[in-house]
Amino acid sequence: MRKINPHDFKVARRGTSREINRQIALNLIRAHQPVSRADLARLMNVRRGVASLLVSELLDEGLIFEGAVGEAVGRGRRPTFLYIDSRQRCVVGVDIRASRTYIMITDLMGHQLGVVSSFQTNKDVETLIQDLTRRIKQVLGDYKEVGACEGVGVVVPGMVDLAAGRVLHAPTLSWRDVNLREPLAAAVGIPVHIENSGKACALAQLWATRSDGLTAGNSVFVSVSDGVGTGIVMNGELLRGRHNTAGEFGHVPLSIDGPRCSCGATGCWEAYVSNLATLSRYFGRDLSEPGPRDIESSTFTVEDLIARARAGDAKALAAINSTARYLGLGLASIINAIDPARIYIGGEITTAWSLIEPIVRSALRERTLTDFGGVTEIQVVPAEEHPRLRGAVALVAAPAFAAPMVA
Amino acid sequence: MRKINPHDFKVARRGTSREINRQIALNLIRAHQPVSRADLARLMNVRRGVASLLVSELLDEGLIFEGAVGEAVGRGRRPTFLYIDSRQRCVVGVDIRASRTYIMITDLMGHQLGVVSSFQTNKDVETLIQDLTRRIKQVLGDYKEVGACEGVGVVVPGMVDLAAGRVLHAPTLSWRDVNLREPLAAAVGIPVHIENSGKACALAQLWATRSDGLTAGNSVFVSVSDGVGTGIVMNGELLRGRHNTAGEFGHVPLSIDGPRCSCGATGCWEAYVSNLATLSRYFGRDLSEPGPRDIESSTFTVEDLIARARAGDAKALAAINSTARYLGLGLASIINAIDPARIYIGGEITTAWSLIEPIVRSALRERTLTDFGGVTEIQVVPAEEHPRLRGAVALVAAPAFAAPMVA
DNA sequence: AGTATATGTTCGGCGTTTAGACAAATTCAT
DNA sequence: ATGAATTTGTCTAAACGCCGAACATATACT
Repeated sequence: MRKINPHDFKVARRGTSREINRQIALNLIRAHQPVSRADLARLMNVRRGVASLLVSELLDEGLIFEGAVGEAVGRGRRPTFLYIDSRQRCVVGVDIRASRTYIMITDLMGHQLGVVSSFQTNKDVETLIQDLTRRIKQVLGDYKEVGACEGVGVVVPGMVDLAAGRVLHAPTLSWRDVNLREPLAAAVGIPVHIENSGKACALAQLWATRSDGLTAGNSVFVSVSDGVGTGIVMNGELLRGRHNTAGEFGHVPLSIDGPRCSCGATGCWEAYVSNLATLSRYFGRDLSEPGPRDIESSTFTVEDLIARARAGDAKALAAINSTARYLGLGLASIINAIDPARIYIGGEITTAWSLIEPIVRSALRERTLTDFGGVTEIQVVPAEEHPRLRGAVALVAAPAFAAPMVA
Repeated sequence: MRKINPHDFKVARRGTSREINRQIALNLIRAHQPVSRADLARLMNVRRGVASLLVSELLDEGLIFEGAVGEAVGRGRRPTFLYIDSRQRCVVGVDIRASRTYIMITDLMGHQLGVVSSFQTNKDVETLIQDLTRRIKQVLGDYKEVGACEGVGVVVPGMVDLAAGRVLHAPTLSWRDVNLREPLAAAVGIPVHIENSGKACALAQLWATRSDGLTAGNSVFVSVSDGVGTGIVMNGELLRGRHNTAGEFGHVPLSIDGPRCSCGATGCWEAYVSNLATLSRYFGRDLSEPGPRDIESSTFTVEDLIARARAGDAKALAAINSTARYLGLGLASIINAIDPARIYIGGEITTAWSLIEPIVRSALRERTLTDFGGVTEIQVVPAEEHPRLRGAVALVAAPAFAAPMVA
């Protein structure tokens, strides 16, 4: 039950119905391909004639193509199968992180076309844009056969002003109000979309073809890494808020008297469960404070810690378990506040999921208000799936499939 | 950018465009009345002919009526003004609270028609339904001239299963899985809608005619009373979540090691800012614990406390200021998580708003991540506006104006 | 009284869904 | 092999609703 905004609405024009049905057909092909015109008509509950017309429009625009004639199940004429035309178009995804920047090239469906390449992030924006431009052009040159590039999606660990295409604040990069989209778009000559990485990850899961709309349409993505990023999807739409800064659950407190967080406040969830927090717990001191740091603690990663825990290091296990507990307590807040159908969780710590899940679950049950809150589906997204890069790609690929703005 | 759910969509039929434009016209009349057909055509950016047809359809259905001929601004034929027809239909709103239950009767626009009546809440559901039925019938008898009753809206301080019309859990009423909608509807012979009070309050603000769609469409309602209830509106739609339990920010912790909360967990925001928490702070002991309680502390209310604070009682002021600080810290979490354009806040403590606002603001700035987060608009909703009852009414009146489900 | 301007209605045009018929293609039964 | 049954995809006429323009009505200014 949505309210029509009397100051910003869209009246239905002569072509609106068609536009709606066109997008539905496109999405159904995307979700069910291979699919015939007759299948489509059945799925949409319209006459085959209508489906046929919609299909020929999509064919004309090159969004879909007719594949081989399929095998008939029973008797009767064999259907001609339709597919999303992801050939001859590609998308480049870019994931800018504090230490390294990653690049991936995919087709329009988000299927990875080559290997993920990466290079060290230069925090000077102009240099980074130069580096990026060179790399993107190189990748596009390497994969000439996949056709024209539809756009470049860039995700950053910080807040983004979508309208202006600027990064408002990215603490780990020491960026404040950085103009990123325009210069990069000008340099590569391709449209550029930028977005916060947590939001993009949530978007990628929403648009993943394997996702069922019901759960993915009401979900939260939690990424636990150097910081904690979250993206919220409700009613099939990404929650942006007034300034596109919604979803910062990482800075909701567990204890306002808790440890200092990178954001300046104290006791944020992030200050309990970030990789640095987990390592600090293991080394028994606050690694975020400036001060002497031995060689081990400066190169030692959470993955190393997990390896030690699996090898039987009790102290390592205790540090991880502690993080698991705080993870569960924070997830409980998300569940109480948002009540998602599913939570996606990514980050290094999830490689230890089999170890920590029982602890996360029990902490979660401890603080969720309802019984069904306690059993909220949690799905680990492994790093190999490159959730952030997929998010970057989704920024470019998803709009073509989105529902038209209506009413 | 919404994703079309491939398992639950609505194709555009021949009449869909009409339906969309009809609702837009209805909403524009609601928002701009008195308004002429020609005004409507200009607002919608369609030909007068189309507007005229939409209007005659709405006239036929009795949703609007033609008022007196208006005065022309310049020269030319004078317009005939159109109005939402809120005559001959009424709505009853019911607010069930732990101590008392309130009833109000309004027209379809939510304009109060008579005084708010109330009676003591009997926590036995069957008795309460009997009481309610008698009272509702009495009120409808008293206001016969306002015509047939379109429906009864009921708000309860607890979680509601919308599909089943049951109250899943209402702690202050000691209700668990109580069947409320069906029996009440059967008893009064009128459709009944039930909802959580926080959600309903948010809905009422969204649909308030004076609200501008942009801010009210991205807002959070926070009600601070015996408990803390919140309702979230995003993109002009109430956030329900998977089980209609979204929005329980009252049980997001400030400190997991904090005081025990009524929900069983510890350190919930509610445990810091509820009326009981504020009073406990004043009396210097935990009033929620069973034990000896002197006469004063059992009848003393937050309003009394505020009166003392205004009269110069330093201890009272300190207790209120403390609550103000915690209030701000919790609101900061909401802002970080949701980034609403506006926060509505109701409850007894807001009668001291002039005293506490600076403290709330400073606490809020302390924990909000962005500068614009710190200046998020906060609007006090005074008790005299009966936000919960308005919410109850909105449950019945709003659906007629909602955007049609499309795509 | 005549002209200019605004409101509200009417009518043909056109695009889109709707319903149904038809040709083409394929399998199964005879 | 042949015909019936079935499925796919196309095509046509009808209904519906937006689009554009013309027209009647009503009012004010000159």
